[in-house]
Amino acid sequence: MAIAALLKETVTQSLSALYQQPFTDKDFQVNRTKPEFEGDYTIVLFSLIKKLKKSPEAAGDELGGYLIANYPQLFTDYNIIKGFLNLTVAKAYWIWVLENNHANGNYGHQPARGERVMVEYSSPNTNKPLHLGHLRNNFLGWSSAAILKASGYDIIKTCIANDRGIHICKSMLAWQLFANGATPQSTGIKGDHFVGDYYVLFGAELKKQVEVLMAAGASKEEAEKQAPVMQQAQQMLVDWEAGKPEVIDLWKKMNSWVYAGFDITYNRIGSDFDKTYYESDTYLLGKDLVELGLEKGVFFQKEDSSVWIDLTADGLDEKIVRRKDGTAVYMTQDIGLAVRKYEEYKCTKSIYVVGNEQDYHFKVLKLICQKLDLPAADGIFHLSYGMVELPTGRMKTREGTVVDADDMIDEMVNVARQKTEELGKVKDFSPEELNELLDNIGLGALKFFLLRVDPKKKMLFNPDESIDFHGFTAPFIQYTHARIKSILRKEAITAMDISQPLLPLEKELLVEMEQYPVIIEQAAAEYNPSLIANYVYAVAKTFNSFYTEHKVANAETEEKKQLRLRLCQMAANIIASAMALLGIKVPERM
RNA sequence: GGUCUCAUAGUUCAAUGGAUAGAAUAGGAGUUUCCUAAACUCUAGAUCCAAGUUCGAUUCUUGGUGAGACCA
Repeated sequence: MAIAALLKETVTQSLSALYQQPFTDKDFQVNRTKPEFEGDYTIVLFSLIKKLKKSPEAAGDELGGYLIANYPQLFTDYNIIKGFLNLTVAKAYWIWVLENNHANGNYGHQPARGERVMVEYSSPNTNKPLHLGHLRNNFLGWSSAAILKASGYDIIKTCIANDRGIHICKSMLAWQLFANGATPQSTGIKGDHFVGDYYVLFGAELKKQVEVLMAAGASKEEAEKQAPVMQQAQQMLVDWEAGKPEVIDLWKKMNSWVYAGFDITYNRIGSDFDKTYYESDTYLLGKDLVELGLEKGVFFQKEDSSVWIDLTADGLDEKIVRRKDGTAVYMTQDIGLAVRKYEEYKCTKSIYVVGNEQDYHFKVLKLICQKLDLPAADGIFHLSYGMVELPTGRMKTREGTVVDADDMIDEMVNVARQKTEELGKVKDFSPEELNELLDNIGLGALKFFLLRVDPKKKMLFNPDESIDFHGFTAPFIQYTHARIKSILRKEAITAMDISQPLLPLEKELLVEMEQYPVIIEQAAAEYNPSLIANYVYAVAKTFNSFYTEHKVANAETEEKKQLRLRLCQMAANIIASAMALLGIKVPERM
């Protein structure tokens, strides 16, 4: 157990024993001691003093005295400043952590819990290529799944392909009208981009036709409805639903181009799925649930025979679940899919990685499922993340401000190439080794950039400033790893004298590293990879200070050398492990 | 119009109600006969406004201002 958890436990027990009344770990706070004070961990006493009716000094003195008397192997000293009890953790404990974990590449990982969690992420539309916002989604979903796995859960990663609907018909129609039989093969354009280009062409053609109609006196709304291409697209959707063979064939052909394109991108960024659902298979699900809801009296029917649920008592609105023409709405599909997922995988939790523009949708989805008393209901969790915005605001297809995912990745790798060549440290790499390194650096920088921010918050990307490779970035951490590995290649780890004292930076690094299991738990509980990013950066930064201050290979004594080699090895393992949780590889050299 | 988010150094991000609000970057000053300077050290710089709760508020409550999203 990590010291932070151990502290909560021992302090709770000690308080109960001292004062003969029950305490929980909610009754006090445990923090790292600020560097300007003596000690390692701090108990904040203010919240206890009401319950104990003692001054902070008196309570702290009693608790501190009790802890060092009863847990001498853990605590060796304490001091009280104002309401803060600063505890010094026994050196033997730190050495024990180091000796037992320096070579453990899975330090911090929890044993299996026997509980299964589904993570749905990525979920692209098959009418256009991925953009920067999708990358945030993919990285966040993949990383959350990895963190949950490290925390002991079984993980099922799923993706739903939004492969049908009017938007798909738009690109299909435009291809029929303008392509003259061109294909990704004939043009050499990546399939998802190829199809996306026709989606854009549809928009351009629609705009033309709308302008003509408006010049003839129609309102914008009317014009958009009446425009021939729009009517043709609508008809195509009707034909698709009727299963008209030539429409289905075209749909299959164009979707296969898109999937081929997506596969290349997914492969490059490391997104993978245990199961892909297709909206074309699932869009009719949930219809029987409407009947169930009516039977249970959860839904009600209006005069025009449309079906609704009244959520006004829950502070929300009335929400339609079936149109008057009997067709389903997104909500109904999603309820149906939630049921199917639960039947297939029996996950206790189902996490939907979807942007915060759908907060309302998921609030309603979960609530309806709960009212229908579906077994999947309580496990529904919307991992809501903020948009990636440009300095000019949101990315908009129409204004051509969308940052394309493939372009972005290529650019990052190019910057990595340029910087690596400037530094000239890996001239002996083979072309394959070099390309792998550049991919790891460029993609790593991009992933870290998108993951280091709290997922809930919107974030800003400025295309005019390339993403940094210095400071709070992946290349900084990767570089730290490479430097450590360089030492470890040269020096062997042998027996260590455990009685030696720890110098301040050695201690600081070790205290920092010891926390890793707590950080994984917190990141898993909050579905928040940015906690891992912030943590691994702190470890790398502390290591660099240590590295500058102290020699390892040429340490003052053999004992110091062995201690520091262990610190190096543990740091390398934690950096590699934490970065892996973010989907980022760390090189041996760079 | 209704609902929901957000507001912290010039800029991009941190801070379970706790000690002097942390980083990065940009700015200023330094460090390389010694394990990789994509590094390190020092320096300057911020909680939108106004009330309230509290021993203590960036954090909680209310009102205001500003930005965004969703629902029609």
